Amino acid sequence: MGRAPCCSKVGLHRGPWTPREDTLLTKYIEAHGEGHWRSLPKKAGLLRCGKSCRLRWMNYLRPDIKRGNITPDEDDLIIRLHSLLGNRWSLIAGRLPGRTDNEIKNYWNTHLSKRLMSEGTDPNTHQKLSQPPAPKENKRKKKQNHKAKNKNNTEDRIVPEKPKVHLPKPTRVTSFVNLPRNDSFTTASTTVSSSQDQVLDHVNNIIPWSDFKEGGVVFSVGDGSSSSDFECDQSRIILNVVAGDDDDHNLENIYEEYLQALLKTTDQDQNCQVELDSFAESLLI
DNA sequence: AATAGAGTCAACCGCTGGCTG
DNA sequence: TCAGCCAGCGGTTGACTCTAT
Repeated sequence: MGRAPCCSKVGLHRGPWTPREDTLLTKYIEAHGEGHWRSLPKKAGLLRCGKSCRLRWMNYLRPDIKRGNITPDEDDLIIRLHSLLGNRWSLIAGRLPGRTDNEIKNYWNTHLSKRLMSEGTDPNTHQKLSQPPAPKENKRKKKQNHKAKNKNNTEDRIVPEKPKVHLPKPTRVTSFVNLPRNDSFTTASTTVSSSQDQVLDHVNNIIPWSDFKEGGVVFSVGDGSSSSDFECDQSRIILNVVAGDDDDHNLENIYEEYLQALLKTTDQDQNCQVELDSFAESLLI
């Protein structure tokens, strides 16, 4: 069993934040900076748990948070990033200045996944659905399904096929070498972690080294007329995949470079997009 | 105008992984 | 090496608002 909820202490406030609490939290962080969430509430004079304070600050009070509707550009970017990163909302949010992971997660669940479904695309895999989306249900029927969400009705509940994505975070390639806690990766780990040679073989198989220029190590994508180049370093990737621990940020840099290249591409660069995607997947696997 | 279903989103929960002693 | 602590993440919940009947 997990540890007791951090907010279970008697006397701590829960639920919506009051303006007074917001002010206290904001003033404290402005004076002392973020961090030390555990001790922050006491010092700030708040009857909240640290977790709650952190969440409130990160998702609502932070001064750099962008208010207002998500623009079509952001919309498009979220979809593209989701196709690459899956449900790693914090990573996606990191590419959208001023947007929070919670906001993007909510937006995805309430808008984008439905939109993709209606366009005949599986929001989980981003593949075209073989069958067109079912016609809109009668509202009365919908209501019954919605009600089935209620805990009391879990017996009758029709659980939609929603495969869970348990990919390791892109910067944590150590999953190849060190067994992850996540059970869903047991298979992958046992197949590639038995020796570093095997890992190396695996890397050589998934990364198209022939596309890297000798020395200059420029990974070229596209058809020449509309290609995007981004620099990469075979040895750095190998090092990170094999050794794993200290230099994770190098891979992060590589990944960052990849994303920059991705963001530069336009919708006309379909070939380019496909190659970028496959490269990203190879880094993520 | 009343009611109930549907949609939205802030907040909570439980888990993971990094860090430290 | 291990256990405990902590921050951060993604999934889920539920209160509130909107909309259709």
